[in-house]
Amino acid sequence: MNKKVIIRTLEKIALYLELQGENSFKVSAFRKAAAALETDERSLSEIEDITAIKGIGKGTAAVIEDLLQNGQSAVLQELEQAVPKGLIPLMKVPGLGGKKLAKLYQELGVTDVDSLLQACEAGQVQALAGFGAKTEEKIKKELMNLGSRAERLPIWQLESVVLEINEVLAKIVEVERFSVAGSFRRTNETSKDVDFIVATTAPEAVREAILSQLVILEIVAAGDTKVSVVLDRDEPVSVDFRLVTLSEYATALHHFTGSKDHNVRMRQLAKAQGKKISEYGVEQPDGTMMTFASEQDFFAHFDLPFIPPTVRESGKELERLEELQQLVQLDDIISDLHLHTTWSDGAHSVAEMGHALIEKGYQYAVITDHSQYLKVANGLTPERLAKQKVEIEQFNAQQLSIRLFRGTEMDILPDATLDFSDEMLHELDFVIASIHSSFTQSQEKIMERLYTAITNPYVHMIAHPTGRIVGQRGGYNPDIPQLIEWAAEHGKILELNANPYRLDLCTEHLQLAMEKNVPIAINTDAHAVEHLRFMDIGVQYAQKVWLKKELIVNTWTLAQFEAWIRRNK
DNA sequence: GCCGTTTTCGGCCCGACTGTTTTCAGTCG
Repeated sequence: MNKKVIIRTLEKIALYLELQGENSFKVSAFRKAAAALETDERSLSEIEDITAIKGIGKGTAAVIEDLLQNGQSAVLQELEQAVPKGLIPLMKVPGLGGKKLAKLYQELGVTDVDSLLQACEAGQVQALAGFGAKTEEKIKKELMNLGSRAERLPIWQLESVVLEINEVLAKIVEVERFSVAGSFRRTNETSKDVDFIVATTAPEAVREAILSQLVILEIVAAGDTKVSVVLDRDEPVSVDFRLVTLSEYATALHHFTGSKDHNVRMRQLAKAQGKKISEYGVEQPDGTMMTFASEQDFFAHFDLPFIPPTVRESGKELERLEELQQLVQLDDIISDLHLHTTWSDGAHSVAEMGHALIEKGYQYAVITDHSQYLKVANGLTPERLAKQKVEIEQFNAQQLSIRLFRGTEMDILPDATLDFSDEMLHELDFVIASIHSSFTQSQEKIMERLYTAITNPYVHMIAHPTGRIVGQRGGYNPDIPQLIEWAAEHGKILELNANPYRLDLCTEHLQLAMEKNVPIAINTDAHAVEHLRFMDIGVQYAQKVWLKKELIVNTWTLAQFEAWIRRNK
């Protein structure tokens, strides 16, 4: 029995119970049990006494036992009998929750979208106690929209939204401080909406400025403390602004950064000390409200170190405090190993890229333009690669604060051969191999290509190993556990491509790589100097799996890196 | 349904908002 099946089953039971209008604490008990199982690192067979896990008691353990014994859950089957499947998608309709749906089902026989729409049109909904004309109208409107709007937007789409709003807010004089919050601040791959916390003493002026300066499709709410809009972009984006005073700023930022589970943990901690956390501050046992100058101070009030947003997830992070010091920070990064210039499809010259890297404070980097196969990207022939050598050497001779290495991002060809000969590769300091073509080949063929690359003695790293685009395309579906095995065996680096389009390897795969001690390079794959900013996203993404600093190649000293790339020469 | 270094019963994170009410339930983040 797969652990994930058990987790999924517990979550399904919670959903069905909710649809029956069950006691919300009972519902969340099943969700908590699922979450407890998920955050427990051990596999099923390693867990001796399942009820010893906090959050799993008699009832949920019985469900798990049932699943282990019979491969299915009688509890879930019963619920599936009792509750129509068609009600599940209705949980997504804004304004409808378990209680209301239970009532609609029991009193009007609503079982799916169509029957709910009919009930609305017949005016039956507004006749129910607790419902009214406005509710009925709203449900009707939302049912029409159902499915037309993307549920979650990928980080790369939201990044440009956040940058744009940052610019707008920075120019409003009444704004004292502001920051993005929510799951975007936690560097999640996708988010449902974007949250901003804004400190001001003039909420009306800020509200008006925001409403007039953004391109808005719909104003959802515009009060004194909350402005909620939908931006008019290719994909409509929901944005919430929370307007608070400067003294409330730190706790509001913490509150709206979440995650929900992290907040729950923090509040439990506060409660045990007789205190109460809200977005407005921390209420002390004597009833006075305490506020903080920064999130740092807020955590310190509870004797906690600063917990970065990226790891504020399950609440378990509060039990890993000693590991926080080992968490990689942007300052630890002193190199970028995957960069493009005008020699192939980049926007800036070697010198321009070099100066931008110096500006970043890096000590070394590798110029890795595309190889000849990639004609659309103006890939380099051996002749042009030789010419580029001169330019890189010139730069190094003039700029002593950084060392640029000569590299390539070489294509792994569809026939499982490499784009450059071994003699060519031997010439270079650093060789990246990657796949840019024939994504639809069988997994067997894809793995054959990757095997050729990873067993080549001159290849140092595999870039964006899956070829995925976040929220858009799955990539070429390699067997990643196998690839990680090979990387460990042949001493190769795997990439965490920091470009928000890619974030490849993903967190799940990074976790596997870390367990096998495979070195990871966080690279921006910059095609222009502005893209160097993606290092920030890459580092934060790595934090999400608590990726060990010593495994991250770009934290190695120049001497360490040089020794490593030359070890086979 | 789960839990207990004040508890085996009575809580379970907190507050805003909305629409329904006439003091509050349900939903949401």
